[in-house]
Amino acid sequence: MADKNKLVEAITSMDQDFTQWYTDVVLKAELIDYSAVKGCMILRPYGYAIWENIQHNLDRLFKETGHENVAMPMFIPESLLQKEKDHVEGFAPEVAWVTQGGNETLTERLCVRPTSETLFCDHYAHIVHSWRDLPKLYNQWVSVVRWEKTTRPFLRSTEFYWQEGHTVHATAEEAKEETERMLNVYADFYRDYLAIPVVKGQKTDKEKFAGAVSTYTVEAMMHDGKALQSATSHYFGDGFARAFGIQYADRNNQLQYVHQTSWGFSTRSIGAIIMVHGDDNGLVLPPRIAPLQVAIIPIAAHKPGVLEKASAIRDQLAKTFRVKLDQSDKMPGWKFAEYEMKGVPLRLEIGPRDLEHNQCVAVRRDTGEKTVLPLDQLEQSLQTLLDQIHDHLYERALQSRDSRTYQALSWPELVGLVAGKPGFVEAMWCGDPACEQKIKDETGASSRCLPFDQTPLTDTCVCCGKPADKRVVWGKAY
RNA sequence: CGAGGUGUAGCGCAGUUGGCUAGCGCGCCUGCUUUGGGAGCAGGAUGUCGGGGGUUCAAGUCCCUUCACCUCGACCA
Repeated sequence: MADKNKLVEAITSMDQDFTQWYTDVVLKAELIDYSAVKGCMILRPYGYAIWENIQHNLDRLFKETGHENVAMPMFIPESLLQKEKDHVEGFAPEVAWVTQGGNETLTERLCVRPTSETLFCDHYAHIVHSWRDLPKLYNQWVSVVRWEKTTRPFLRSTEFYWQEGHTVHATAEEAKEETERMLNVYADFYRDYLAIPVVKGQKTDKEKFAGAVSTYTVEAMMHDGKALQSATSHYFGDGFARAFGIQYADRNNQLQYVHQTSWGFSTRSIGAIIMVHGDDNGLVLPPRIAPLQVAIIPIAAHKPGVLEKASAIRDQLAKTFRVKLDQSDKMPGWKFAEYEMKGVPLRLEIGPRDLEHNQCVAVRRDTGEKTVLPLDQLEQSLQTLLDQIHDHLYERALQSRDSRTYQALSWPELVGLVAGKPGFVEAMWCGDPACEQKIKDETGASSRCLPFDQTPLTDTCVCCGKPADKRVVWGKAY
């Protein structure tokens, strides 16, 4: 066991086989188990705890921006799903249907929600009558079902957990502001809680949400250079309002259609955490959402005073941190490796030598760095360390992304970059969907977004050579 | 959904041209000794050989079928 880089022999090395590494990590860290239902995953306590921490913090941010939680049914009558043409065309191929209730065949089949725009719209049509009723800023935390052909834990499963916000506004301007506000909430959350840098931008028409006027996205780069669409915020204009008849009387008693948004953030974000921060020893969790922030490992626990001191420290720290004292009879080395695999940000070692000096040893998961900490003011020391870990994870991810973000000024350059170097490639685009499709077909890279920074690189399309004013981030995506 | 691959104990695997009571390592349980990077000794338990059907005197092994997972494509949070 002298090889420090191979402590967890059960995990495949990232560079050897990234997808196998990913599967090993989600299983060995006990985030999920596979279930009896094809494509569905069981979120185990440790994995669900990550989601709970994400939920708590995001939910608070939603409420701070004026949103209320509701719960919609999980079934959508077919007639309701059919009301908005683009929407149904987009989702129909991946919808699960209920055709029977008990022993009775249903007169109208029910779709298991793949997303809930139609239910919210139907409800809004009932409750919105006057300008005084607006805006309505609703959100729900639920699971949805999409009959995916290829599934992977967290990244794409048949059923997945998410939140979906659905809002109605009096004016297009208000709805656009909401769309942008929530995109920023997502981007800030990725930075401040998950330590993941994202590119904010707009989706092309080809990539936008079915039924949306415009879709905004935050795109993150994984360790293997591939892109992950990490959350989206959609502006609907009044398209759904017209399809569902959501109207209100304005101040002049004129009937107006509402303007709408929706925005979603899913358990896919956990896949991003794994693939951005993880290493060959397993998970590396950002401290602010880690189910365990500090794992205390007693050394020579049978020696007088060790367990007592460790317990006292545990009780003291539990007031401030998510902390666990591992009193099992495993060897210390085994515990070190175990909590590393599970991505616990800090490990505290407390042994006989520490007792003598009123200290403990803190070890960072992200760097492996050991620090001897006096037990006085331990909370402050640990808080500082956790913040440093967060900042370091973010900086490391940012540098990793920026160092693999390239610019292509010509077609050969684009083809060469996408083929040779995993990562993002920025290039100019004329706006013709044919060029977008050709790039996808011939390089495998899809348009991730039109980043908000639209500073031109050149003035011609990287594909067709015609005048172009759109700067696009291209990349292979999950 | 197309191409390829893998399913044998909790995990990783072996199992010969079909042949007797299906093995190994790790893990697990008990006891003692250990404890600052995955401990040692002794004893012990654990299998619908992924499921279903077939061929055969005989199937983990051959055939059909089905399910799951992995890889690469096409489609999507």
